[in-house]
Amino acid sequence: MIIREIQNFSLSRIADSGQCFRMNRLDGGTYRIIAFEKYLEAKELGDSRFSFSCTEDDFQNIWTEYFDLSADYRILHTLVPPDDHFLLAAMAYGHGMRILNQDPWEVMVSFIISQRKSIPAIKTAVETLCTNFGTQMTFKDKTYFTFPSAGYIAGLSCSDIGCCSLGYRDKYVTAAAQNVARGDIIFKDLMEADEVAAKAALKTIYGIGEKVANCILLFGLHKANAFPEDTWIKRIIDTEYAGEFPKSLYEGHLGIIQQYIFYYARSREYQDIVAAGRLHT
DNA sequence: TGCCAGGCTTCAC
DNA sequence: GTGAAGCATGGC
Repeated sequence: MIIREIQNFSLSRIADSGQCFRMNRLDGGTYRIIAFEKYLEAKELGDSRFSFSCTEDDFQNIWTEYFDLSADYRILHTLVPPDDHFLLAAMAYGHGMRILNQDPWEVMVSFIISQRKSIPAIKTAVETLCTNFGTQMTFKDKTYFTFPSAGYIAGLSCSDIGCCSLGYRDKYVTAAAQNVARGDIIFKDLMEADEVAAKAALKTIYGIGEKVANCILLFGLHKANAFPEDTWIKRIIDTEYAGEFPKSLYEGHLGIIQQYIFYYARSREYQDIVAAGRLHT
């Protein structure tokens, strides 16, 4: 167990932000994160202090990068025009949001599964996949399952993974696994490639289109400028920005901007504003 | 019970 | 190249 003081960091907002599906709130306000075959419990203690159930080495080598703790998000506030009331409200509402640096294979499968599913349904499907095909591990007295490897999934058929509520996406998951297991897709190479080339490579996989490719770039491949446009983002661009979002203002930071918008757009707070007919613009 | 969900592929045209 | 149809299943 270690204690850290961290500014601009919110476990609850990250957990509820729809970018990761194996971070869950436990009783007592502790969050359980399973990633990179590790199990972590994290808790906000107040005054920007947090506890983490890991060693100093794991915090330095795994979780600092995972939570993107080296990045300074404050610069974003200097980029937003004072009359963009929607984005200013979204950034205030999402204070403490981070873009996680997750395992790209897990991100790939999770967001293939995500298409036309609700976030709770995605979580259920991902967890079922892990329980059935991951490796059972223990952390102290806790049992958990790792995310199954591409090599393992590649050896399964669509009917094998039919127990995971994937629906028509089962064939997409097996196709992706075979691509990665064969070495057609090498994540390390994609991290070093530019965003355009990496996205093009991802989109060659059956079942990965523009939106899922952008999610993989942003959450799995450290491409901070990727801008996934799902139904929520498109709706906001239509209603708050007259169909055109000023991306050029946020060059290099579009990923976190997108995440603030997504998180706020789905919130009760904003839904109430919409219901009352009081858009920000 | 019915509707909707962090979209994609396929097929007309 | 563009637009519409079809898709499996869980959660609310």
